[in-house]
Amino acid sequence: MALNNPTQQKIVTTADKVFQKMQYAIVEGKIEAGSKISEPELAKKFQISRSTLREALNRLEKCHLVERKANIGSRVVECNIESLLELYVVREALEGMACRQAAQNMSDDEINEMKAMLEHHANSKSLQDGISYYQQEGDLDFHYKVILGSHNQQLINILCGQLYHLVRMYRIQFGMSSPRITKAFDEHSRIIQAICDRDGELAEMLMRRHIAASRKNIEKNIAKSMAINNQ
Amino acid sequence: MALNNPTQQKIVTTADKVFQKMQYAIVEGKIEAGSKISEPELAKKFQISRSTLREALNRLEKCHLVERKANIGSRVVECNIESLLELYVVREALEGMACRQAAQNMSDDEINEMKAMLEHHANSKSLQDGISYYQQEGDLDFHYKVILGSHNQQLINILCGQLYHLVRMYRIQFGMSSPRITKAFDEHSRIIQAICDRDGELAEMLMRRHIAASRKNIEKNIAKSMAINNQ
DNA sequence: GACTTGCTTATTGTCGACAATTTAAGGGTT
DNA sequence: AACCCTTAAATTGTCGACAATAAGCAAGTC
Repeated sequence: MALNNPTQQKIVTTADKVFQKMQYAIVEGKIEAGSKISEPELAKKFQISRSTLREALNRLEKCHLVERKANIGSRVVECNIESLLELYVVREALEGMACRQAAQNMSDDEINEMKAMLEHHANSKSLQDGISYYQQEGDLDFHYKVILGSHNQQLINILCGQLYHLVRMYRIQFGMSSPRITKAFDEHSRIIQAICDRDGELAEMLMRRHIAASRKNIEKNIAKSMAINNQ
Repeated sequence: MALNNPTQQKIVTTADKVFQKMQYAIVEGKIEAGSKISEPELAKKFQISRSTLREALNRLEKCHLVERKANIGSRVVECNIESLLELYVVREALEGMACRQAAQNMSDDEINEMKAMLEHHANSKSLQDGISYYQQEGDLDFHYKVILGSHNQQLINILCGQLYHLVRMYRIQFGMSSPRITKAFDEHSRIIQAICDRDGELAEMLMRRHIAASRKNIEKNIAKSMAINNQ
C-alpha cells in the first residue's frame, strides 16, 4: 500500500522510462554512489540513443541524484554523512513549515484519511513487530501526506519531487532502521493531533523536533561507529 | 557591486550562454510570463540547433522558470499572486534556517564582510535617497550573503541556484519597491547583530519575521488593489 | 628521473534528419 | 448549427554522425 512517489508525472516517453529505471537503480545502490556515468555505455545498455539518455540524466540532475560538469561528464551523487546531515537540516525547515501549512489548509477529509493511515500502520506494526522496512515506508507515507496537506505547490515540488529520492537513497544505502521507529510512531500521532486541532505553531514545532531527533540520532550513531573504528 | 548570482557555474558551452540569455529575458519579462515556447522558432532566433536549445530549456526548468509537458511543449512559468505567496512561505522556512545555520557556521571574517556591505549600502542609500532599484539589489545581496554563510550546500543550491531567479522575476514583473525598503534596512541590521552574537535561535526568528513581513505587505497591497479594481 | 610537449584516443557537445504525437482544419452526418 | 471522424500540418521526441574538448600516453628536454 506504500506509495513510492505521490507526485510522479505520467511516464510516456522512453526518456521517462529510462529516468525511472535509473532513479530506482541509483536509489537502491545498483548504480554505485559516486561512480562516473559513461554515456555511450549506458545508452548501449538501455538500447537507446545518447540524446535520450542525456534527457534522462537531466531529470536525474533535477532531483539531485547525479551531478554534471561541462565537458567532463556525469557522476552519481556521493553519499557522505555531511550531506546527509545537511539534508536533514533542510527537511527540518521545509517539513516543519509544511506541517504548519497543513494544519492551516488540510480539509477534514484529508485529516481523517491520515488518521486512518496511521491506524492501519499501527495494526500492521503489532502484527509483524520488528519488521523495520514496512515501518520505514510507513514513515515516508506519513511525511508525504503532511507535505501534500500543505497545499503549497512549491513545497510539494521541492520535497516530493526533488529531495525525497535523495532521502530514500540515504535510507537504503546507510541501512537506517534504528530503535527510533517506535518513538517515531508516537511522534506522528502527536503531530496529527496538532494538525487536527489546527494548531499550526505546535504542529511545526513537533515536526521540527521529530526530524531533528532523527538527525541527532544519526550524529550519535556516527560518533559511536567512529569510536569503534578508532579503537 | 551587486552580485547577480553568487553560485553561477562557469559559462563554457553554447547551451550555457543561451540558458543565461533566456534566464535574463524571462526574469525581466522580455519573454512573457506564461507564454508558450516554440522550439524551432527560438532555435532559429539564437542560431542554434534544437538539441542545444532543449539543453538550455532543461536548465531553465531546473530553476523553475519554465515548465514542460511531454509531447505538448514548454511554457514560461506564470506569475500569479498565489505562487508568489507560496514562494514567500518557502523562503521563510529555508532562509530562516539558513540564518540559524549562518549564526552557527559563519567565520568572523565573513561576518565582518557582511557588516561592511551593510554599511556600504547605508552610505549609498543616504547618497541617492529614494532610488529603490539599488536598495532592492542590496536586499538581495544581503540575503545571498546569509544563505552562503549557512555553509549548507543543500540550502545554497536550492535557494541561490533555483529559487532566487524566481524571486527576482516576481520583483521585477510585479514592480515591488514599496515603503518597506527603509524598514528592511533596520531589520537587516538586527539580523546581523544576532548572527554576530551567535544567537541562532534569534537570528532565525528575525529572518522569518523579516520575510513574513514582506509577504504580509504584499497580501495587504493585493487586497488594496483588488478593492480599487472592484470599485 | 621529473617535467613538459605533442599526439592519439575517448568522451562530451552540437547538429540536421526522421519518427511519433498533438493540434488544426475540413467534410460529412444527424 | 452542433458534433464526430478523417486528414494535413506543425511540434515534440528520438536517432546517428560530426565537431570540440578533455584524458591518457609516448617521446623529448633539462
